[in-house]
Amino acid sequence: MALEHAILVSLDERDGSGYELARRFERSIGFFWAATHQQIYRTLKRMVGEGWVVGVDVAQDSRPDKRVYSVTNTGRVELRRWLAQPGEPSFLRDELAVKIRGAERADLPALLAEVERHRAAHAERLVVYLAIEERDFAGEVRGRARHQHLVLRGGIRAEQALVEWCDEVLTALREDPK
Amino acid sequence: MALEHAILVSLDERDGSGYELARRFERSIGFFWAATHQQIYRTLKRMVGEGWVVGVDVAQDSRPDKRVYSVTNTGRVELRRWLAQPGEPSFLRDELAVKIRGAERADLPALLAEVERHRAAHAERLVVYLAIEERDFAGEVRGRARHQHLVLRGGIRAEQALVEWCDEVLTALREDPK
DNA sequence: CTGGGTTATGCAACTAGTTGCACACTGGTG
DNA sequence: CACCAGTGTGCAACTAGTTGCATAACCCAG
Repeated sequence: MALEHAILVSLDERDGSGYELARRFERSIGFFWAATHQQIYRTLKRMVGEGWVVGVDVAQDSRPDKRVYSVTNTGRVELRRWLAQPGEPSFLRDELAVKIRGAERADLPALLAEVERHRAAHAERLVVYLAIEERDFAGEVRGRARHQHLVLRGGIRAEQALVEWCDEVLTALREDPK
Repeated sequence: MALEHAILVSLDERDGSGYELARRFERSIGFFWAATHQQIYRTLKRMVGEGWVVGVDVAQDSRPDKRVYSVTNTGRVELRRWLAQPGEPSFLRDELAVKIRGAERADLPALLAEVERHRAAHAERLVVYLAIEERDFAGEVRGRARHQHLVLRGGIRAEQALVEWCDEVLTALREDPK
């Protein structure tokens, strides 16, 4: 399971509550490893049980109390173990690909509209990623920022590939309506 | 759920048993939508219950009996419904990205080896896909073959992007050992 | 002072996917 | 003839992820 390790990486960078982690996942790590707050709360509890993190209740005024988690030494050992351990190369699992394979049975205009929707979504994400790159990684960066930048580069390349693929599909489906 | 619909697309192209479907998933659709035989058998049962497919027991000599499934009219209606229905754009969920984000805590040579492993795996898949493209889609193709080709094109673009990303990561991590 | 938005945590029930194993039959190899 | 590989179906138990809901405190706007 990698969600636990994604949380370890994030908490190792900075302590945080479940809620804060959920927001970080929405904004940065979640671009490459999505998780809902439900998953995060549940996983944090398990991680406390495993001794990888500890949670401290923090009272806040003008806000509900929160529980801030930090990584223990055991957790850092586990993180290092996992980082050194080989994992499966990812592969894309794309519903749109299945739909294109079924294009014979589809209503062509509707399918074209669907491909266009996906193209727009990927193009939008690409714009977001490029904006983040310009804002946070404009100069030469080193260390942690560099690693974050490399991950973002992966997202940029993936979204670019998807946009180009959608364009290829649109061109092909339009010129060959059969 | 799209596994059901991936099965509908595959069975609509050609009737087959659970075992045959599992092999097709290993070889073509599974490049873009992986499924184990367990998942397929279980899903086929559910699909029979929903009336989307029917199974006929076929005795074979020199082989165990099998149950060959085919799509019903209800199944084709459902397939058409699903094809017209908007779905979520895919995004990559890559363990390697999480590991790179945690590079600070990692043993650098081990992480480099891991990135190289992933690069090799993606390059290998790319070779496989390009070989399939040359073998099956060399000339101009139309209709169903064209749709299959377009899906394969997606796989080629994705693997290319991943190989290039791994190279970028390797270069960056090597020149900046901090 | 009511209603909507944000922060904050959580349960329950569900769907999806993985892993390990079992059974059965056949053909080929040593 | 014993064993392995391939074909074929399946159960049971597990892990992972989703969805809907509940609760509770605060802030601000109308």
